This record gives sequence, C-alpha cells and structure tokens, in this order.
Amino acid sequence: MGDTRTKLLEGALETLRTQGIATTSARSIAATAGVNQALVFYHFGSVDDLLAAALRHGAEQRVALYRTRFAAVTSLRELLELGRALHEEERAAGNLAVLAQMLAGSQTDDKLAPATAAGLGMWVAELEDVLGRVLVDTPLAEFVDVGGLARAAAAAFVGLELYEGVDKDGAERALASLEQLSDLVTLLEELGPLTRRTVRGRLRRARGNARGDDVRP
Amino acid sequence: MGDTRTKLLEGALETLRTQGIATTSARSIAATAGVNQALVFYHFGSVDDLLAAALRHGAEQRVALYRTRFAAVTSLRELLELGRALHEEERAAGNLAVLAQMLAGSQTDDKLAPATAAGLGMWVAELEDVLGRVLVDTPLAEFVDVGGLARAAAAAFVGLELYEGVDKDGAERALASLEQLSDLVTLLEELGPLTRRTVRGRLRRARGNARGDDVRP
DNA sequence: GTCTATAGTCGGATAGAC
DNA sequence: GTCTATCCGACTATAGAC
Repeated sequence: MGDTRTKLLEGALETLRTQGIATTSARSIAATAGVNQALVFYHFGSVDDLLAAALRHGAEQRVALYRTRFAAVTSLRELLELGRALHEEERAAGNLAVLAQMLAGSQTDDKLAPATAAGLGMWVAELEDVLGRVLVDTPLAEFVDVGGLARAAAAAFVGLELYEGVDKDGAERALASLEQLSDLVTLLEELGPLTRRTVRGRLRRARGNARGDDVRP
Repeated sequence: MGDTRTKLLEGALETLRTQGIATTSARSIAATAGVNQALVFYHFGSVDDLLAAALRHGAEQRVALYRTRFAAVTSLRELLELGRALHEEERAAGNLAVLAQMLAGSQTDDKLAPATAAGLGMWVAELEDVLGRVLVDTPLAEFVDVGGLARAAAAAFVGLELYEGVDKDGAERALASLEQLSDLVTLLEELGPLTRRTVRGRLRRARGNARGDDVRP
C-alpha cells in the first residue's frame, strides 16, 4: 500500500479530482503522491498510461466497496437513495469526479478513451444488475431495454456530478425531482392488477406500431 | 463576423470541441482562429476570460437557433426526438461538446464556473419552458418539480454526450431506451379518466407521507 | 528503484515597434 | 489593432549517478 506504484496511482486519482484533467501532469501527480517526478515514467511509461491504470485501480476499488450496498437495494426508491448517498460520498473520497474528468479528457485522447470506457463499464454492469432485479415484474422490464437504461443512468449521474460543480442548488433540485419521479413510478408499480393489465395491453398494442423497428434486442 | 474578436470567439469554441479543455491554450486557439497569439490577451485579457466569453457567445447563438424547434414540440416523444437530433447536429457543429469540456474545467477553475453555469442555464431555461408546456395536465406536472426535471435532463444530456465519446454503441442504446421510456409515459397520459383519477388519488395520499418535507416548492 | 540534471517544447503574459 | 520578440515557468521524457 505504501509502495511507490500505489502512491502514484492514488496520487493520480487525487490530482484528477482536485485539480482537473487540464492541470494534471506528471509533476502535479508526483507532488501529490510525495514521490519523484521521474518515477511516473519509470513505473508507467507515460502520464496517459498512469491515468488509465489509476482509473482502473480506482473503479475496481470503489465498485467493490459499494457492491454489498447495491445488493441490498430492493426498490427504485432505494436505488435512488443509494445514488444520492454515493454521489455525496464519492464527491469527498472518490471516483466519480475522476470519471468525469477522464471522460472529458477521453473525448480527444484515444489512449485514455478505452480505459475510461472500462471504468464506466464497471459501474454500468453493477447498475444493470440492480435495475434488472428491481424492475423485474414491472412494465419497465418488459418494454424498456434495461441495459440501455443502466447506461443512460450512469451517464446522467456523471452529468449531474459535473453540473453540481457549477450550480449546487440546481443539482440538488434536479436530484429531488428525480426522487419525486421515482415515487411516481413506485406507485404505478403498486396499481391494482386490473389497471396493470390495462397498461400492459396498451403497451403491447403500441409496440406493434411505428418505431418498433429501431428498438434493440 | 470576420473581425478578430469574433474569430477568436469561434476559434475558442472550435478548439475546445476538437482538442478538449486540456490542450486548449492561447496559442492553440490563435492558430485555429488564424490570428496572432498576443491578440488573445489584447482582446480578452486572459485565456479564461476568452473561454467564458466564447461559451456565452456560442450558447446564445445555438439556443436561438433551436428556439423555434423547441417551440414546435407538443409531446414528450417529440421532445426526445428533438433531443436526439440536437445531439447529432451539435456534435458536428456546436456547443454541447464545448459545454461538457467547460463543465469539466469549471470543477476546479472558479473563473470558468459562473460562465459555464450561465451557458448551461440558457439550455435549462429553454427545456423548462418546453417541459412545462408538454407536461401540463399530466400527473408529472402536478407531482414533480418541472424545473428540477429540466435541470436533470440537461445534466443527463451532457453526460450522454461525454459517454458517447468513449462508447458510441452504449450511448445509442441509452438513447433508445429513453425513447422506449417516453413511449411508456406517453401511454400513461392516454389512460382513461378513471385510471387517471386512481393514480392521482394514490399520489396525493402518498404525498402526505414521509419525505414530503424535502420537496421544493 | 530512486535520485539529480537536463534537453527540448509549449505555456501565459508583456513590451514595444509599426 | 496587430505584429515580433522575449521572459520565464511548467511540461514530457530521458540519461546517468547512486
């Protein structure tokens, strides 16, 4: 844990988080990690390679940390509450701000992009699991691609993280409205069997119509 | 339009879009704009100030360009379709990738943050308008803070833009699932009056319960 | 593995000629 | 308003002593 490689990996995460992709460099990382600047190149070859390794390192760590809490979720509401908690915990300690910075950097850096996709993919896989579990026996699972939903949710989460950095109140309001929305969905789940059957019938009929063609399997 | 100031504003946008915040500099912007590097400081004082001005410039231009199309939207489905079109058009020509880069930069640069918040705010205002119009007479407008929803949607949109940069297929899947989701909501809007009354009643009863306290006006 | 030193490049910003 | 020239700090990366 105290070896130089690890110090550099965690120094890279901390630097990305607190200084952003624009000012993250071998020198700033080494300063944060408390090691010599040349060691970045000895251990990782280049700054980009260090960043890629650091993201993987951080995502593995963090996803593992949340796994039991994801596993305990049994409703959409609980999932959103976990999301809110995660949002706050990660802002202080973690990996989401890093993910956002790496995503920004990856738009124009082909060496960063695959690592970022993999890091985000770990969160997506976790979310896909939970969503599949929580939404089973709801119209959502039947009529909406849950994997797509998981991807949309992960991307949205990163967007909210970035948004919070420039408008804290606005982000809080956004999060609150999503909770109201999830209450609405929860209540629909609890509708009587007759109503549910009606909804389901309508959806099935509608699916036959236009735009059913561009829906993925 | 051909004057130096404008060239710099548009050069800044283009540079942010194609090179990202990490490699955007007075020199790279000036090269893109085809003007001398020292003019950045003569006209705008600093790089940050130029970026702030450029974002405002671009957001005004782009929001105005889409205003009539936003105004023509009459359903959630249409709104999502406009979102998809906007997503594709802006990727080539515009302001959304810039917004994402500025958001990333703003997390750790206090000079950039207010300008970014203002630029994003223009899109939020537009969205809030349309959503208010489209959702009127639905349970959503009554039980969910539409302004919060607009903020969540704008943030999510930026997140999707970033996500697309590292996983094009995943982003497409995310967008498709949102369209499926909007179909579902649309159909709920079309439920018979009896069912609607049931839903509304349930929501009203539920609102009295726990967590009604942290809901914004 | 870790350090110093350094090459060579690029960055923000300014001074001063035109 | 625009240009050249320049200061000086920060950057990636490497060579070579320890």
